[in-house]
Amino acid sequence: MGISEIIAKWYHEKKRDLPWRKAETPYHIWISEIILQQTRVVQGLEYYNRFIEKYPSVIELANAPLDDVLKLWQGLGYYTRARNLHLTAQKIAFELKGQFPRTYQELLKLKGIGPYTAAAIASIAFKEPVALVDGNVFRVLSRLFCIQMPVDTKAGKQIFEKLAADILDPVKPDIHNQALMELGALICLPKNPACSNCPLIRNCKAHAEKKIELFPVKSGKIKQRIRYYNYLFIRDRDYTYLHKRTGKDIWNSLYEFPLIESDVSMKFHKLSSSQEWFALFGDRKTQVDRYPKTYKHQLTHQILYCTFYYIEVGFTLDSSTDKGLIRIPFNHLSRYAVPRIIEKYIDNLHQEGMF
DNA sequence: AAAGCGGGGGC
DNA sequence: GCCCCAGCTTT
Repeated sequence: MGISEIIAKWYHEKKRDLPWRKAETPYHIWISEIILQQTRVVQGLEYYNRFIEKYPSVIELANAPLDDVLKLWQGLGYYTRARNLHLTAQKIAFELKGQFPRTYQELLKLKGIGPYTAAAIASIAFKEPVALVDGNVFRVLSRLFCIQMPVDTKAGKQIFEKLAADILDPVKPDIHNQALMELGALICLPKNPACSNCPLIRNCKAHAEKKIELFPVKSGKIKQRIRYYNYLFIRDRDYTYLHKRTGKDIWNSLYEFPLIESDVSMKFHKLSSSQEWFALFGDRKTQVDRYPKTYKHQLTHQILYCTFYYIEVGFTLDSSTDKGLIRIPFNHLSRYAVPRIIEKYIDNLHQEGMF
């Protein structure tokens, strides 16, 4: 038996029961693939269920306000995915009359759909014989054939794409592709792989040479950036203020409390004498009646030290629209999509009975 | 070709 | 603490 036959047989016996494997409409496949980009299945599962329930087809998604889509996405990370999902839904619903593009090349033109996702949708939903390459496939193939080329380089990706195409079963590309990924997810794990349960143990070069832990090869390390975020939870009776993030920084399109950022850790007296503080409050009286709470928030490329100040004011911030601030009652807070760290602070306030 | 983009879980 | 997860977009 060839590799493709072996993994197909294994897949039919051992595959997980996942919701997107039931209804194979391109819409369902698409939603699942976007959610699962750089995201573990267990983490994306409930998001997928909620998404399909609220937006059963591309029409409902296209007609939804972007802020609602982002709210549903809250906590999942990589929020560009949600914005592109919405954008592409509108393109399909309104420009393509609800017709999903049916080929790899056409899918690739859509926002948020790159080589992996185009191959996944084309092969799974339309049975087009294209091989997909994701993190699982990198790992399985690098071990199977002892590929020394780093997976995180241009040249490396090309090697793996060619290899994946070579072993593809063109008759059942959907089964083949999913079987290869499932093998990576369940057996050929990054650490402590379950080689004794692997159907390809006789085919695996790395296993034969006892070099499993040496693959896949990666070239680079990423460096971290440290930032200090001073968040101002402003309490004006039952109201507070939010700000919508824009630009190319993290959390684009999400909401947060008014923020004063600095490169170094900032003491309160420094903060309250800063220009940003003055721009918000002027010389008016503020009462900071809570010791600030500081959380460390770890992102892939950044470490954020977020300090939250609870500030009571006896006035309404004027020209707040000019500063990009929106004034909202407390009980509307849950309507806004916010970063996890903001959500955690709000939860904390609830637990302390602050509302 | 490299950097930037979240958050969580396993070890 | 480090690594990785059904990657894509921008520079």
